[in-house]
Amino acid sequence: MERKSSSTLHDVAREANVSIATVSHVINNSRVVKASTRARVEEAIQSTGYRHNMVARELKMGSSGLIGVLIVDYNPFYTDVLRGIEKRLETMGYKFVVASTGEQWERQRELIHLMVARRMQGILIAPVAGFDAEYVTRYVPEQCPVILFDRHVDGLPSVTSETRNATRQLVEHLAHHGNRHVGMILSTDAISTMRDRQSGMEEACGELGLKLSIERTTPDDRGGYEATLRLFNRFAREDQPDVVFAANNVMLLGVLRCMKESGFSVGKDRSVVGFDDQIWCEVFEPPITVLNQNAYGMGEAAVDLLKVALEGEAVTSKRLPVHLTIRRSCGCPMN
Amino acid sequence: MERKSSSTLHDVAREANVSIATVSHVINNSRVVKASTRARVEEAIQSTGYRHNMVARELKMGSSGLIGVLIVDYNPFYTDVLRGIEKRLETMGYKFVVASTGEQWERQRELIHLMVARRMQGILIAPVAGFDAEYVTRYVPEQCPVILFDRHVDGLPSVTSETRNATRQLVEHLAHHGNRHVGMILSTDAISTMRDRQSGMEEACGELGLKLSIERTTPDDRGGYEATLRLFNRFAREDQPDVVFAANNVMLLGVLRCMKESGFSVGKDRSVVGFDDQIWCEVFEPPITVLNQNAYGMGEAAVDLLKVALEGEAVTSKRLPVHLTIRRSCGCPMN
DNA sequence: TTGTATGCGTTATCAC
DNA sequence: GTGATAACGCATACAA
Repeated sequence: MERKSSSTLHDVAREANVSIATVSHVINNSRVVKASTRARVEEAIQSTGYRHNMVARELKMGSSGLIGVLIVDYNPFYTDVLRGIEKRLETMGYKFVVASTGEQWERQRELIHLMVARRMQGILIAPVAGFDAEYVTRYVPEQCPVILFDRHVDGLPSVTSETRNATRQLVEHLAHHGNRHVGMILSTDAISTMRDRQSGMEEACGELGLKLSIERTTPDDRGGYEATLRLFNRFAREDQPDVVFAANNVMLLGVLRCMKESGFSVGKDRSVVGFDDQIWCEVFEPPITVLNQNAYGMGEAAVDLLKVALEGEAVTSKRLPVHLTIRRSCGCPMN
Repeated sequence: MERKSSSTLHDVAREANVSIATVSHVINNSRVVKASTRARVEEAIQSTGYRHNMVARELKMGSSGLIGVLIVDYNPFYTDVLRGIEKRLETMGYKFVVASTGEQWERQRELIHLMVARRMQGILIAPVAGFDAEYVTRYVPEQCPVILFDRHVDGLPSVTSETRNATRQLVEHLAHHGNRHVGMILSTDAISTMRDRQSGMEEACGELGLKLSIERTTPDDRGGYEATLRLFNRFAREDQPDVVFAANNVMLLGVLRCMKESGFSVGKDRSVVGFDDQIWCEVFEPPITVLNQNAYGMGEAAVDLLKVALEGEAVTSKRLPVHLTIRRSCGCPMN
């Protein structure tokens, strides 16, 4: 049974002795077909090995039913967002296509081109450092709404986390434990999340009278490790931060590693707090106190905004609350 | 500047006073065009807001340059594989499309249909429980090669991990520490990885004279927790397993949680070993000994096999070595 | 209940 | 150098 290129409606029609219109209609159930001819057609579909060609259909119909999603990396946070997107999109009857851009605007730009070239119905983007909102607005046609998530950029609607409140709660809690000096580890401030986390912390520490020292590094565990070291080396032993706050969960691992090697007991000698909850945070000894974003909900919300945009209505950005999960790494005696 | 649906080659051609053929050629650089007309065309492309339509191009050319990838879930293992796939595909000039199936054959089947309907050039699949290789072979046209990864199924080429050797090394190591009884936590044996991990362990324990007790559960951390409990309850205190081996990294977390709540000191009272390395495994106290698959390499290898298949040559399945990473949770005094 | 014919936006084969 | 024009595989308005 040799078939070079997949057979077409024509082949099926010829085989079944009907017109291609009829074949098309039995496939799409788009008009009444006599049972006997339908049977003949279905038989022919089998015997010719016909496979529906969505790309032809797409061209004809002018729409793909596909949503493009651009994430920065396949890290646990974004994959949780993805799950939320997937779930919500499913109920809308859309499929989606993911691609990761790394923290590179050039690559993200290329992928945006690809998405519009493939006539996606909408694009969900986690914008990278250097993201040019004006360019994107100009480039992407209006019928293809763009919704940002995780990070906000002026000029486009987005769904992001509201860090301020939770950070305030956290700092109150830390102050309550008697902490006086927080060391904060951030990556580049070309990303809105990092700026927000920083300003939230500055505000809270300012109001509550805690000293704040900031250290910037690469957003990986090695960066977390080295930044912690620098944070401690900047001060005499008695002036060192008593709590280290890592602005993402992978730098957090580096902080923890550094604590371990430096012989500090987390939760006793020094407090540690992270951003984004992972399963291991709970199992760790001591369990890690974290500022927890609603990643799954962010995915859902992004799709909800997209839906609004697709219906032609005006969309407004959304901020999701961040939850403070207190465990023991912050120095809490028990929980 | 209103444009309803994106403009086409025709619009550009009209605007530039040339034929659509010329426009097509300047876009694709597919034949020599006088500099002045090229300039006029490029100008027109700008002014009409033309965006290349890949779906039309695809229909005409009969190929999409897209590879479909079906993973079970967006867990750390599969996302590592994804990174390998992405990297390798990039050098081949292909883009790819990911979708997750959950452990549901129905869903996987649907997505396979979707992939062929969208005329993917090839499909990379992590087959789920219930995967019907015969069906897939019959359904997917020959021009669209299918390569399995992570799990093998008779009848289709795959790239999987070779567990036997590393397991043997592990058991030797454990026996060396004086362990006599290993408790193994597995999920369903409808998946080849679980069967392989089991048979590898049975073989090694048999040869080295260790007792083996198996407990099956759901592949999440709660499953790991409950299975550990059952594993201990099955025996009188003195006959309980002295080492618990979790067949994946998320069940491992459950095991660890159970150890903690039961008051067992990992690495002293009981040994714990996991499958698949994660960053946290190293930072954990004690650091976790694991059997470490080469996830990234698996992605690369899958693409390599695909490449061979795409070139029309016969492909043979590949098995990647698994590496035993000894840390301290297995009871090693130091490392 | 079924068939004919047109066009979706390209690329490619001719011809000029 | 450039321009007509025929497919690609499908959905559908219009006929019959």
